[in-house]
Amino acid sequence: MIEVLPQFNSTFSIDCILFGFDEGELKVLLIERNEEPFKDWWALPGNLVIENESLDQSASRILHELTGLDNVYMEQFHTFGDIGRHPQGRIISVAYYAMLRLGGDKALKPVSTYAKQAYWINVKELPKLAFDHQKIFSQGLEKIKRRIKHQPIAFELLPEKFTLTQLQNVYEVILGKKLDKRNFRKKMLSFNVLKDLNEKQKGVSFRAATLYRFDKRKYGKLFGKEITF
Amino acid sequence: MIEVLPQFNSTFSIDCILFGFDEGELKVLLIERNEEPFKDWWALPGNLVIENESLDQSASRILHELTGLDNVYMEQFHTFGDIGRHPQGRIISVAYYAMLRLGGDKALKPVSTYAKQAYWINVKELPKLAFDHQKIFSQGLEKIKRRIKHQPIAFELLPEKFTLTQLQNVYEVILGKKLDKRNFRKKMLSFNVLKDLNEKQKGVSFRAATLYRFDKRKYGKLFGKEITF
DNA sequence: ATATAACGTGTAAAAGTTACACTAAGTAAT
DNA sequence: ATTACTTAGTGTAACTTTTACACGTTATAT
Repeated sequence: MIEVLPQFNSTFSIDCILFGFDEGELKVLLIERNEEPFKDWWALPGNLVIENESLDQSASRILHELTGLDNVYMEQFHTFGDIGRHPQGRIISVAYYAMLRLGGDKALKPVSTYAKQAYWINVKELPKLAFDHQKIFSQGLEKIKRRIKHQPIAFELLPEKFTLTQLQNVYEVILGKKLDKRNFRKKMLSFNVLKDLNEKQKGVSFRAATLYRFDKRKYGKLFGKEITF
Repeated sequence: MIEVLPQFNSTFSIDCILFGFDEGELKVLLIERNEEPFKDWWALPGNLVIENESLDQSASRILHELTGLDNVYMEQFHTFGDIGRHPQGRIISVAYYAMLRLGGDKALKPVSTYAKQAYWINVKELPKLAFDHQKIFSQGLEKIKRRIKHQPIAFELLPEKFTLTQLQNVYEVILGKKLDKRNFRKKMLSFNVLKDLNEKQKGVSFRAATLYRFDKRKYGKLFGKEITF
């Protein structure tokens, strides 16, 4: 709410935590900076907001520039505006996280027109990050830990067709604890949001598991309920 | 994360939803605008962020200017940055909610140096609001509905000493449903975060209830647990 | 003394959560 | 073809939590 128009202008930016799930590990896309400040440091991808785009559009653009993907699940989670957070001036940053499907047929490789390098890094092996990105990352991770219990965001990390074991792995790696297989399946199936595809995994060693698909139509029931594992 | 410094500057503002609980009702502090745009409309209190203050400081300042209070429970909950949200230009607004103790001895009256008028308004009788404040308010209310189940924010709306019935009223009015008295007490006491003061209400008609105080030391146990009513 | 209105308490049924271990099925190697 | 291996897939009983439900007690006001 504004009484008088601008006395003070600030620059604002978007920072994104792009989560991916690959080979049983939770990964995050980091870039290696090519410019001062923090040249050669790892950082979360981000950019300035352009005049005629909304915050959400800006976040989607950043993601698209890095990965070529559209229509990815993204959520704004916090805005960081401490005075000293950027050495070159007052920059306020709106932070988003996104959940990407790395798995499936083609492994997703970031396109680094954007920075020197961009890599998928295991969240357990996180390097030091530029600016206050460490704090941003921690808060984002806490958010998805919490949100995965209420909303079906785990599916966003998996290919369209997935097995119950894969789904359980996503929960385990995000929540940071082992879950009981029988209890997990019982509970997950009880929500009636998984469609059994009557189809088996292909090309795996050993016994193939049944494939499921997340059924968006039935999702309403689940929304907002606490899921306990 | 910034590659090149500012191509585009915007104005940042803070909007605050100040919640209060009074006479069994959930109230919100609204101001009547004194200037264009939206002159004479109701709006959430807010202001521009000043150059050398953080977002949190700015929110506290707005609250202080309106109410004279400090050290109030405030949380940032979302940032609104759609292109057309302000008729006079690109203004991005970081939204906070706060929980105030209206009750107790002295009723809290807003000081309106700030705008034409400022009033505590029952959230059930909300007028039309300026800008996108309707949307901001709805999202804020949803947030506290959710957060009251996880965190002891209900206490923030009550005087330091309160009765279980008052506490139940806060839950009921925020969640929008009646709760069972026995179950509520059983559950609330089971958390061991309420200290029985061995003291009774004074100056009430009819039987006086026992007063309790929220025990911050024991609060850790409660944090993050789902509370179901 | 009496009427009033809110206070404060317990239990049993139902639902949900937890802990726990083996057989089935498909692959790979010999 | 047999065997060894690895993951898939399944049920039950104990325990915990949640829900539904009603009445005697106590302080105040008249």
